[in-house]
Amino acid sequence: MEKVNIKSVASVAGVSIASVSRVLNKKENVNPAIKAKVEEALKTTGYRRNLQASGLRAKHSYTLTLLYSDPSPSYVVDLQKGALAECDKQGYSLNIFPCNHRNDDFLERITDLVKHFKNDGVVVAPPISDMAEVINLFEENDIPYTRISPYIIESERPSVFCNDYGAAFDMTTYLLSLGHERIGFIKGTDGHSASKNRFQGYKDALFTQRIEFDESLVEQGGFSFDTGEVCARRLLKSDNKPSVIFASNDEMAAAVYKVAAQLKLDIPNNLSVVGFDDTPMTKFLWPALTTIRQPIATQAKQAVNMLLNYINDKSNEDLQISFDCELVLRESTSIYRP
Amino acid sequence: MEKVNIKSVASVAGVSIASVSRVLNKKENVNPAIKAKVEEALKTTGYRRNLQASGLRAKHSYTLTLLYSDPSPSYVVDLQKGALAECDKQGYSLNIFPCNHRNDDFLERITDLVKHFKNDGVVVAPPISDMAEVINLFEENDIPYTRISPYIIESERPSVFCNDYGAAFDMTTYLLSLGHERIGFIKGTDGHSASKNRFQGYKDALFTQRIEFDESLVEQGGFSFDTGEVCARRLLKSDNKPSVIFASNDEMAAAVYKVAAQLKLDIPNNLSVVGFDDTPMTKFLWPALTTIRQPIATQAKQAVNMLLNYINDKSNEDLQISFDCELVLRESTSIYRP
DNA sequence: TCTTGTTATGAAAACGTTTTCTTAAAGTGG
DNA sequence: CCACTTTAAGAAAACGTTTTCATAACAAGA
Repeated sequence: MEKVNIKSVASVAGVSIASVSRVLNKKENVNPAIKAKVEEALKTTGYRRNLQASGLRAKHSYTLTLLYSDPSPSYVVDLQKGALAECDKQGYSLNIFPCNHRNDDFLERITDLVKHFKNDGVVVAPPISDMAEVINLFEENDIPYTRISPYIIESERPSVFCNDYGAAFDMTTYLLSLGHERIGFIKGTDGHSASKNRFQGYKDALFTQRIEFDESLVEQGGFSFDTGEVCARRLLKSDNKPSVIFASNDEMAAAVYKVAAQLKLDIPNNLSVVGFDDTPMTKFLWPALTTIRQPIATQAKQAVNMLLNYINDKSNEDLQISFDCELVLRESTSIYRP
Repeated sequence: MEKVNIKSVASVAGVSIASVSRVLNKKENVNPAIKAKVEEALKTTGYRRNLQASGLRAKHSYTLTLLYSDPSPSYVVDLQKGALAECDKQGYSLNIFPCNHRNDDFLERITDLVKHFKNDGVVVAPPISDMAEVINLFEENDIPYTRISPYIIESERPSVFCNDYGAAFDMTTYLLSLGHERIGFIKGTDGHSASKNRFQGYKDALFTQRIEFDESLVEQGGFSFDTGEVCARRLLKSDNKPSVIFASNDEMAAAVYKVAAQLKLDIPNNLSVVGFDDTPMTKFLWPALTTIRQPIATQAKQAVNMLLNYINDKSNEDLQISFDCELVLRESTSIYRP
């Protein structure tokens, strides 16, 4: 197999190397005749640009960073899938950068990343997308970034959202439509934007249906199985027991299953349960968990797309894009039976 | 911040560019005095090599590919963690390459990968590491690779294993020590090396303890929740019901939980259950699942290490390295009560 | 017609390395 | 002590691009 570089393409096309480069990079002011010849030659030779050489000269890497703090593995995998799809499509590589935002060395690791940053931009996933210190670091060092589901929207940079609020609103409305009026709610980590939006959706749905909001039906969880277990136990042992529990994520919903089993409550006959996220685990719970699916991969794809637009300075009007979630109705809910 | 390249280092050290390069690449035949001066200069300037330029000239990418066919998300994440750790340590980047070996376009995707391969090598995770067609592609195209848990060992290339056999042996022995003699076994996907080894460990442990092997206690599963459910139902509805079920992975063990609940069998009092893999889900099952933890990250780390040794032609004697698994005893097993 | 300005094109420099080539110095054997 | 080989170091070429610079062709204005 003959090695094919710009030089060989140029000689096939009968033009200069510079002209080929101009066509490749879509510069203006290039004669249509030459352009046609070059494009023909590109095809016949099967030319593929050498990214190392191109990057070396033009000072970019054709590589993006995907920054996330390991939430659930299934979230991570979906995130990667979406980001990778868009990167592939646009001829970019993806460097994954997992870290743990609760670790002591977290900020040090981020500082390191920023200091020796070699890539063209960063996609920041939650909950890091919510951390002002991190975002400021990128800002100060002129590193292009887009965020997924950030809470602080002040920034002028593009970001993508998913409609946590609307999904929680719809789910609550669905539960009300089944006849439930005492809907327990387990909140997620305090300060996390998703927690806040999900809770607000729940409250507003109650309000819209003229059901009085009852503070005693709400517990402050932390998105983990353990915190979910504590909250579920409190809710289910109270005199004021709810007929359904809406957990802010699936992991806490799984904890509700555990407590329900211990208290001999049959799901869904004595207690309905719903979660949020549609992690793979929902299918292994029995009965299968009714929950909410976020378009994670789609969000990541869009975040990459916006980042590349930003980098390549294409016009870039819609800075914030929001995606809808989807209610996934399975077997963990039933109509209200007093 | 002054930009620092080889040229500036050379001028600080008072030597030629070529000498600096020789020191950087640990070539022999370089005067100790010069070497010292260069090393000093490298420190004071804080030089970092430009991988694009280096790679362009020396024809390598300082990037490895991690090839896997999405088993469980938690497996993938562990795999990445280990591979990334070693790559970081050695100054390499990691490109992840997820795919689905059951998809129609699988071979096409692999062929594409091979055809336009730009990286320095590939780490192949199971079950792809077992697929001769894929391995042959790498072999034919002279792409350096290492495999994790391959079944076909003929190849002279380095690979890492984990002792599935020994772990299954130990787990079975543990169950026998609890007094169980009727141990049901759900096999994994037929043809998969892990399936085979785990089953063999189970059988040999029975043999060692002089417990007769009973074919009717074995079901052929496929590593998925659904197949696990079918197998569990068959085992638990038979007249010859086992007192414990050893599932070849956690997902199938979770299915056993579901069937047990349907049949009103209390775990662990009426039925013990054990799994394999120690996925995060085990902690959400109730009671928490006794299972086996593989050192996935460690294996990936080692695989990367061996791959880089191979690429850089360092001596490389131990071609196959095996790691032990760890029994994780939780609450899903109890002593045998007739 | 002559200058001036604009434009498309090719030649050549540049990016930061590694590697080959050249040469001066040092070592070796007769 | 001379011819010859070996060695270490610097100069320069090479990797495959992009970008700057120079120039030729052409159009426009006086």
